[in-house]
Amino acid sequence: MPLPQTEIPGRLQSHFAERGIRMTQQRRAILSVMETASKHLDASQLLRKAKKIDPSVDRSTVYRTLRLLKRHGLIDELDLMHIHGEGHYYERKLNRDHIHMACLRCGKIMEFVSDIFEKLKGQVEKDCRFRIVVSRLEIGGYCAACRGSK
Amino acid sequence: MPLPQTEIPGRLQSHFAERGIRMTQQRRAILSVMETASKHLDASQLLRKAKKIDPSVDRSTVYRTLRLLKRHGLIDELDLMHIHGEGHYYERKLNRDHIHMACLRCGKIMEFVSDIFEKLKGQVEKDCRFRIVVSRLEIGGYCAACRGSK
DNA sequence: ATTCAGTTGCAACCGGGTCGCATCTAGAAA
DNA sequence: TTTCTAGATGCGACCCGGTTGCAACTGAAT
Repeated sequence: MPLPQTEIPGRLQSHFAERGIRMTQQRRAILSVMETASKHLDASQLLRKAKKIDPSVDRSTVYRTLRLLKRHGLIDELDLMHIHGEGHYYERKLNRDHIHMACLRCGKIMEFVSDIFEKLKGQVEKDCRFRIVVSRLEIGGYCAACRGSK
Repeated sequence: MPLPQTEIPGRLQSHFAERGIRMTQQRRAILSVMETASKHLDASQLLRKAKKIDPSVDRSTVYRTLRLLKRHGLIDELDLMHIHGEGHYYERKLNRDHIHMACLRCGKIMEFVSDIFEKLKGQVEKDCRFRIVVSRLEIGGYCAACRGSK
């Protein structure tokens, strides 16, 4: 069960610099949280963590920065099958797309990288003549541990 | 570019009967809209159409019925890449899962059935020992028509 | 040091979705 | 056919994720 490798820390900041996007105190705080986060933060968690670095960070700035990151394709937006409410989760876009699996019983989130997924995207691009920018495969079901006791 | 075949009309109602779920005036209206809809309705569109059949249908009943249908695995919930706002879209679960592609330029939604997708799900079930209940693959990008002019 | 386009905090707002409760009704039982 | 009640409904208030208008502020180019 291969896992996606992480990027070099600080990469998001340098992306901003390369693209001439202004770097502010607040953005620095938010980006550093995104970069050091283990996984899958929602907006309110991100706000809480960013406030610890720079207490002036506001809710709206978090949302505005997330929108910016999304527009630049630097993060992915996830639903995680709405296991914990209606909101969204965010993670840095990694080198390789991965599938998210959410256990409907224990709530665990798993990730999976697959060559078949890459092949599938290739098929869509070719057969549908569709230029893929972003893709999201989320699966809900029962993990190995919960399958037995279900 | 194969398309998923539709089910027999009236199927949702019979599902309800089979499972001993109470059939009401309002549910009948909502289900018949779901069944005859061409595609991808959001809650407010569904409400508007259902009100034409039974004007007494309320917003909350629509949401409650959608929740019921979801719980019974009779409909799929989609984001369609949030091209038109933050809400969700619904469609009857068909015989075969299909991929949704949303063009980021013209907003068109396309569907695609693929054996590779089935193979990918098989791989997840086997390699991750994960029992899949529901899966959702959404792709954002540029359709054939918009690719050139982009 | 000056300048100003771009960014921020704030507070109000929006819209999808939920909930509590009094009332109503489908359909099983008699 | 009538009775009965668990379950469904309409209504209005509510919650919460996300957006926006605006005046004040600031990064970085000059």
